[in-house]
Amino acid sequence: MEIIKHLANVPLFKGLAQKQLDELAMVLTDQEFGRGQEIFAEGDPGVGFYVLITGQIKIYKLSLEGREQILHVFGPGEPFAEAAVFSGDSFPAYAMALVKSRVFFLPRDAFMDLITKSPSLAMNMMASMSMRLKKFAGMIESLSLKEVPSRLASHLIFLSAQQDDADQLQLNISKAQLASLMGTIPETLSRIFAKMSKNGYIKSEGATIKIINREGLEDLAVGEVRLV
Amino acid sequence: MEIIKHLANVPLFKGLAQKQLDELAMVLTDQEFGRGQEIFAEGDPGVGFYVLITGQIKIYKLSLEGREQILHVFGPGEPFAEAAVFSGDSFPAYAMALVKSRVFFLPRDAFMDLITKSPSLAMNMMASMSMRLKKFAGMIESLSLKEVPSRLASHLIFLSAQQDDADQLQLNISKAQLASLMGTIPETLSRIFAKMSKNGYIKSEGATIKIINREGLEDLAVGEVRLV
DNA sequence: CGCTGCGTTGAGCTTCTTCAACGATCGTGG
DNA sequence: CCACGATCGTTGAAGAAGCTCAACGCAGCG
Repeated sequence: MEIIKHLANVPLFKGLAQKQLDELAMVLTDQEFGRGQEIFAEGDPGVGFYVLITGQIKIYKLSLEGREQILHVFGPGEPFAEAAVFSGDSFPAYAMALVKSRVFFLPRDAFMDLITKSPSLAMNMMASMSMRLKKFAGMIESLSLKEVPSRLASHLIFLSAQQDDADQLQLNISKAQLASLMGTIPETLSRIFAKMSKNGYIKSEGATIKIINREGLEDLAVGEVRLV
Repeated sequence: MEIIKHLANVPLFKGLAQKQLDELAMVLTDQEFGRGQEIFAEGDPGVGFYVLITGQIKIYKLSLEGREQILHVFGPGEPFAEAAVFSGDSFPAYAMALVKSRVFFLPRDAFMDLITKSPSLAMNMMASMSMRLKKFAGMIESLSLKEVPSRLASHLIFLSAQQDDADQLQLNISKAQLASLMGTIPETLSRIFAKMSKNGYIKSEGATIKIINREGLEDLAVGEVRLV
């Protein structure tokens, strides 16, 4: 069955028995969202969580004035909004598909049931939440203690480590979205890209960034150097 | 045994059998830290986690220039640095005792062992981590989308909800620490307290804050109003 | 009694945002 | 196939928020 195959590719479910995957497949809802479509809103009751199968989604907060702060951008295989399952609360943020996306929705009760029976699932879940916590801690640190150029430099280095071609990387989201992820606005981000290029740190061609001076970028990232 | 009694008071361990508490008591290390003493540093190997028994500790990040961002302030009964246990990583932040504190250190392996055997412990842990995630998401939102007066107003309202006397609250940490928790510096915090007092929102007498205009404070918190 | 840590206040400056305008790109419909 | 609009990215000028540096009062404690 096709659904099982997708479930088996989700790291969170690694180590589950076939029977348990079957159980999941029985209770999940297969959903599709178009680009820009909202998956849930902040305050919606968290009666379950999601696994992204294909596409790309963002989790974000909104201010009164409509400014957005992205918390996560998720790709295929990643679960999202799991925390709401355990806290029993409503979703603490918004979720929207950045491109056409397919997601599985797993209702809370069935999942809670399964997790008490499967220690490996519980361990996977805790490992996943630990990673999130660590990532959030890093974001808080960045937002509070570092300036935008430093945050951007860190992110570029992070991206380059993720991707194969060491010194040439692809932004996987639009620059406007990247600005929101960095905790700033497109104008500011654009100016910083311009400065980084002018100073020979990078070469920016649309969504492709070439790293010219990696050491310099690393110095920027830790805050040892300031962008002039 | 005195240690068991303390363990039983920790919400995380609620639902554990006596035998399991005994096991924990066998493997934990009872430690004491004086005011200002470091419990662990960022990058230290996370070979276990802690439960705070008495006292008060902070978890924080440091910038190169020495500025500090507090992530948590914990009181008795709260576990900390659990995430390191599951991610298997080193600690992603610093921990320091704000006052003389007693903590239990629980080594990783023993705890991992116990958690696979006890679904209720796993559920408690996941609930706890969910709360942390939600709190962090709120902090990120605040830091990125709100100004300091708004953050402070939120915090004051939060504190007043925690404490008994509705319109008079006690700051449980120093103002310098509060500044670090709000993601700012003491000077800025001080000016904002002064403005809030001048505008009749609060009356500030050392660590005691009287809320004069709660509605106004709530408007500040959501960002509907700006502090002049 | 002096010292140290904490909080406050002032002045100047940096960073970032806001507001505005404009160019480029892309998809769509005529 | 072209024209159009919408979205996205860029750039400029001005303003606001918060930080740095410096000085000082005050309280607590040795």
